[in-house]
Amino acid sequence: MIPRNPTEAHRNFFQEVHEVVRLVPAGRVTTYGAIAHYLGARHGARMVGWAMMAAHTADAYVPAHRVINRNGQLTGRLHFATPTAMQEALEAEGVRVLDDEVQDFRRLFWDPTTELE
DNA sequence: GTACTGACGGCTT
DNA sequence: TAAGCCGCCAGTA
Repeated sequence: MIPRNPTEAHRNFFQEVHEVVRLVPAGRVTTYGAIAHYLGARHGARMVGWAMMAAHTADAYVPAHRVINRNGQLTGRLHFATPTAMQEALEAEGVRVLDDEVQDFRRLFWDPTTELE
């Protein structure tokens, strides 16, 4: 667990989210809700997405392309450098993406709550 | 100071 | 089983 600094609570929230995303293995994907649940669901899944929006401002690299919504759709692809960057990054890792939707999503799903315990 | 919006998810109808 | 509505927290107008 990552210690929190009361003076920078939201910044640590970003760090926690980014930390979890970095743990996602290449070729696997996770969801906003799974991360929110892993962090105790104290913030809505929306906050996780909001934290992802700030992923590019993080010092360390955050594989944001491995985080998608619960439907397996690449809802955040428009926030990448190019609209196709997210899909291409996933396909480069062996994840099949068709029409902005991860194929065989249920099998590729990586849940931090059960994987990290 | 109030209201709307957003990389979403779960519950209810 | 599918579709719709409401809630989470923070930022911006």
